[in-house]
Amino acid sequence: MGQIDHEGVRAPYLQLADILRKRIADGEIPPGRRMPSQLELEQEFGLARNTIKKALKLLKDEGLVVTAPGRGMFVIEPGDAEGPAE
Amino acid sequence: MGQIDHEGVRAPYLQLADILRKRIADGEIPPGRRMPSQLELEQEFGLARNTIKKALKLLKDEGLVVTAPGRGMFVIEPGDAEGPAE
DNA sequence: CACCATTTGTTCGTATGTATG
DNA sequence: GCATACATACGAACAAATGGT
Repeated sequence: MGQIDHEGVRAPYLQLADILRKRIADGEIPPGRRMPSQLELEQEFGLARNTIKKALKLLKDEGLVVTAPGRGMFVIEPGDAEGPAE
Repeated sequence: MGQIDHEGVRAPYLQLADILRKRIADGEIPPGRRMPSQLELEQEFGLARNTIKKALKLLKDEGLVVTAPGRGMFVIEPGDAEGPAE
């Protein structure tokens, strides 16, 4: 759905970050679970890859998710120390 | 370091172009070598991407460097027609 | 091992809107 | 109005890692 308001004062990449944060908080994307790929998010929200990545970088910087190149992006598990080797 | 004087008469993008021209002339960035990315320049000089690109466009127009989208910007090699190839 | 599809990462190019002097 | 500067958005190409066949 087009939950992104391109005309709003809040930048689309911030709106997307809000939406994803909420999905994680609501448990729609459980800990340890893979997030939708950037391509899927691009299609779902009608945003450019670059904009998607900008939003995802926020979540990553916040420590909400971790990225695994070639595999995807995963919601961190509470109680899971980071740097578990692999 | 903040070698850019925002208060000076000379526009920041012109100052940056000067600095980069000098680095190339001094051999700090040898021919065929990749230049710092726009992001790195942005961080180093504290300027916006647009301003960086404005300075880089000058160098490109002067034929000092060539750009390879997705790869970077390269100092031209004297005696090399065009294209850093690889 | 080679090949390929998927996915994230990085980088450059272009354009628009806003703000300032 | 113009030049400058910044933030944002979209487009495109290349790179590297992963996993399946």
